Amino acid sequence: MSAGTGPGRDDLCRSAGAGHALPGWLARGVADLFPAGGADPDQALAARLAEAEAAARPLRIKLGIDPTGSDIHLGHSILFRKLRAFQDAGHTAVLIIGDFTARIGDPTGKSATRVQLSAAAVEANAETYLVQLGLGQAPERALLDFTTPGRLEVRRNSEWLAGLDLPAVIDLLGTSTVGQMLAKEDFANRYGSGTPISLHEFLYPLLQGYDSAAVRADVELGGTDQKFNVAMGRDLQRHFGQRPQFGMLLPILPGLDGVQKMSKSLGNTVGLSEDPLSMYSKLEKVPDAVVDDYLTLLTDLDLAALPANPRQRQKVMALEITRQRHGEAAAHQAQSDAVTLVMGASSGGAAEVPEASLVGVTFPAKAFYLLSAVGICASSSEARRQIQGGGVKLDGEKLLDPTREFASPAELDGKVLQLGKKTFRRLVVAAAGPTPGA
RNA sequence: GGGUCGGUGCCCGAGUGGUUAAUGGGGGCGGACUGUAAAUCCGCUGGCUCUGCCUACGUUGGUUCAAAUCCAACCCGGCCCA
Repeated sequence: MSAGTGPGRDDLCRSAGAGHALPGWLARGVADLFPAGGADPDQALAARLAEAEAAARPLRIKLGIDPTGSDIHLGHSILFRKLRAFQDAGHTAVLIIGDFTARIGDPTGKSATRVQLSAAAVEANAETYLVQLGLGQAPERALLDFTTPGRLEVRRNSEWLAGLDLPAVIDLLGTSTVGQMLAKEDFANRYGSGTPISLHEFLYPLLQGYDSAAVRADVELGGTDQKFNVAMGRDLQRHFGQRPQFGMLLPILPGLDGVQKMSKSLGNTVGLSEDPLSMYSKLEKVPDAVVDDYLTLLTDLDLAALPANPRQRQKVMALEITRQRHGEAAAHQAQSDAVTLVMGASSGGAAEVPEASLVGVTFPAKAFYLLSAVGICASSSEARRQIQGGGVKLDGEKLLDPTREFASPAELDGKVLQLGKKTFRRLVVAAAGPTPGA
């Protein structure tokens, strides 16, 4: 992760004292910042930064995440990158794990009420999130700074939400009106189209806002779809007699299709924990129109200094993002492997092809069964279709007979099975784990 | 709570007793093409080591030789009324 290497990151709020301009590390990729007033530290973030510097008090930067899934993808990471930038400038990141609110479900951007999760599922997700963010990992690959004292607070909002009593909840509900709630874009759409809205969903923005008051946030980060909720935080902080936070909204990253937002349910994501090859090869074919968005939001590169040729830009972008997660060597390896593999010379030096163990496969194995047993296809029926459709290759040779039988693992050991242009598995006889007998 | 309309495969949406994994569109996957992609054209799109067998049209029962299609109860949702 290179979020901390940009110029000017070491000195706290360098340019803030001079005027109202935000330093470059902070301004990059910001879609919306409010309030955006003049020189008043309550109205202008630059002024608040200057004030913080003068008082030698780090700002508290809140970012809430709902542990509703198990994978973090690049779309999420732009928020974490900004949070990291604040950390590197000396401020305190307050990462709120919405273990309580996750059980309600944020209505934002959903066309339907989200399923409520069990407490155990939420906790398990929270753990995997922290690991993906870098907890217990090598600092140079970590997305957040987990090690420098004072730079990170991880909180769970059940700490203060689980104990709210009914009078407190009624007080919260009293701060907002039905009209305000229905003004929120998502609620308005759903109400207008007759999609059900559960009453408890109205609580979500209020509780998220309450979080801001609970941690005394100076700034809250969020996607542009979070504007309503972040603004609610200001209202509630004021309600509790605190200085209202600033809202800093970052764009929603377009997914690999270049049109819809990056979202796991749309299947257009790149996961932070993906292997270098699939990460690189997915990124390298992102539509031209969004390459600059990726560069701006996911890297620190100077766009003006990059080659103008769109294909070159894609490659630079793909390489840089892969490098952030996997390091220089692995990224370059992925780049050359991508070329080699797509050209069909699959058995070359492609060390990064994911391996698939044949241990669980029963022999003799017919081709269509093999594909599903090894995890390339979701089902054996699908495998059968893919083979018949001409999309499957074994060691670069087209496999056309779905019932072709392989007598023993030895016949397949070391060979590369390929579906389409993107999916590869190197078949291996030995078990993958350190305890093959277990 | 009352009235009314509705719940179909990943999504939308046909079908309204009798070939049928169930028209069509979207999305997805694969093939051709290209600078990767997009656009375009073509194929596929329930599961199963599959020449056959299973499971499917909110749920559960029922009528029938036969139901996604008829009946009943129940569950869930929209709208109108309270």
